[in-house]
Amino acid sequence: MQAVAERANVSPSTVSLYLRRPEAVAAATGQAITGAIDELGYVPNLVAGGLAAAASRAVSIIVPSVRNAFFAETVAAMQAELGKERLQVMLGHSEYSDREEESLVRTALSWAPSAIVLTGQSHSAGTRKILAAGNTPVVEIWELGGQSIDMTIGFSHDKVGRTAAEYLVGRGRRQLAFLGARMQEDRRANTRAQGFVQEALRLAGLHAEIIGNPARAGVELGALLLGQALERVPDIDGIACSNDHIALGVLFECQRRGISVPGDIAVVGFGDLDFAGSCIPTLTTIRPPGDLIGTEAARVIINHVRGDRSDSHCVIDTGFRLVERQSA
Amino acid sequence: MQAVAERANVSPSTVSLYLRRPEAVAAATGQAITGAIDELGYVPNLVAGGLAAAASRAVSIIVPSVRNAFFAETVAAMQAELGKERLQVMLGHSEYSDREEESLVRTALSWAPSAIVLTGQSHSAGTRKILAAGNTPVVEIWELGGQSIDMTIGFSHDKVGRTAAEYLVGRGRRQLAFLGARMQEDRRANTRAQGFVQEALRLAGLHAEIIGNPARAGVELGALLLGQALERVPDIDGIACSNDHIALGVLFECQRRGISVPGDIAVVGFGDLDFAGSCIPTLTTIRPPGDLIGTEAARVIINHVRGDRSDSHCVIDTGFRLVERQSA
DNA sequence: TTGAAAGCGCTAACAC
DNA sequence: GTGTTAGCGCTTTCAA
Repeated sequence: MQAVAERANVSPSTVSLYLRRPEAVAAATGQAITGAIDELGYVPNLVAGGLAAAASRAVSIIVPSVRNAFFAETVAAMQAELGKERLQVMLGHSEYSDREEESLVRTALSWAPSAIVLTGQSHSAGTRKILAAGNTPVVEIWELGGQSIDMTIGFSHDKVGRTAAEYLVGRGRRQLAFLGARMQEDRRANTRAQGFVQEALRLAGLHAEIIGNPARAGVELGALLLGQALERVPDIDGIACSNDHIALGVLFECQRRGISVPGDIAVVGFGDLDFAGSCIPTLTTIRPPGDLIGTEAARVIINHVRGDRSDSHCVIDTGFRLVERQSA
Repeated sequence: MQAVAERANVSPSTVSLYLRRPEAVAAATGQAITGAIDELGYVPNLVAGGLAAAASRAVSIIVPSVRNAFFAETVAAMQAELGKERLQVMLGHSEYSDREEESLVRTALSWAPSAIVLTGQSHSAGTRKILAAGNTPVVEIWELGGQSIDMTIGFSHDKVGRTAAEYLVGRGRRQLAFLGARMQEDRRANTRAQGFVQEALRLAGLHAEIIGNPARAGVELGALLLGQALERVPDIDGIACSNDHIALGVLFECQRRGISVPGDIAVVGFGDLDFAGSCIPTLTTIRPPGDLIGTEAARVIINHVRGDRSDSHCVIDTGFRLVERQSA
């Protein structure tokens, strides 16, 4: 920056000012600086900038895993938006562990990020404490209805479960089950299951079974869970799944066993993943707005970085959408 | 750090030393420092550390998109390994654009990262130039056989294509096609297609068709491409796909059209994605070692950070594996 | 509209 | 094994 300043016949602080607020510098001066930057191939050092400014242009995003298509979508959307503002995405994977999340938050804070993004609203006491101690803006995504730390963007998983129940009950289904994976760790899947059960009871006095498995959500698991469901609820006619992978496994297993979908059993998924529109039968599912969550999170962060604090403690309900197809 | 030092009755530089190389400090001194850190809730400032050390503990990873399950797997594996060494993952998405990649590399360099990870070996001249100008270690992943910048970890996509062709030809298939998406942008898919065509010709003098589409790889596209394949090669009996999503779409469309797999058409995928083992029929596919690529990349980076330069300019062939199942 | 000056919190020679 | 010292490359008052 010193070299650029000399070449442009200005002081380093003017170069710095120009880089951050070009409109505050005279047009001619700006031209000279731009020229010098190009000639020298100057690359600003954001680490030094972050130190001097006491806040780096980094945004720390902590998700359970980017292997999960939901979070991959959100992370990709956020990166695209934040990148436009030259904000760097720093990524961490909690692997559904509150302890790991706490450790990642601690590390994240070491980077003096412009914001920290966390998945869900359930965190360790330690996480809440260190976050409360500082004043880094926090955005919680993909969940709503719990105790917010700061800003919150997501939807109600309870409502998702209730919507699935309402839909199946409304189509005359009476023997219901909810199939899920990792229900201990994945609080959101658990909330969907509870909403499903409660709504089935409330609407029609039905008792819906929850059939869970600690394994990772996958197509294979869906097939396995269907088998268990058939044992526990022999005349089952309606199934909601904690995600589309499981639902796809159910569809395959039904095909293998000669069970008609939706004739014998109606199946509702969650996710609206890639294959949902083209599998056999096509999958009725609930679509969470993963990209919208990402762009909204980026928006409130960018506003905050610009000094606009109006989104502070906001709660944004992005909603979700039931996509009707053949399976239910 | 100053406060910690005072509380532990040592100098700040001893605290710094202890934090970076605990074994270089006397045990008793270390205890005192640990105690002071806990009492004060000290969180080191990695931005300041990065500035002073002229290299931050950040690793910049640039992939086409983390929405793609292949890269998600690699990114997740790398993050897990790098995290153990307190190295931060910074993420960027090139969206298969060399220009975007160049811009991301430029920004990455602003962070003085410990290493930069790029996907593939095809980059813009500008990218190569700015990377050559600095001395940040570069790891290219997911591709082999091209011109390396520095370290390279991946496998031969040409061989993947040849393996698929050899397998199909070996099973007596004679009317072949390769179905792919985004073949202009995705050089690696393109290389697989070329390898497929050349090997079919070399082994049995067969002319294999390449059927491409600029759309994003997806299940729906697979169904569409099968339709085109049937028009272009009416008596087609062997299909290789640029990834498993497309292969799944082919399986569904075959089922809809009453085409038997593998009876009428044998199908080979690429990816060994989640559903490959449980779809109907189960999918014969080629499994790229996404996680191994990630852990190996992390390993060479960690070695470099520790001062071990022995991996410099290494080329690691991770290979791949053909997984035989029902579809071929 | 521009510049001078004082750090930001740490690291890494080097001396002790 | 520990401390002294001199920055790392910027940002940000504040004054001109």
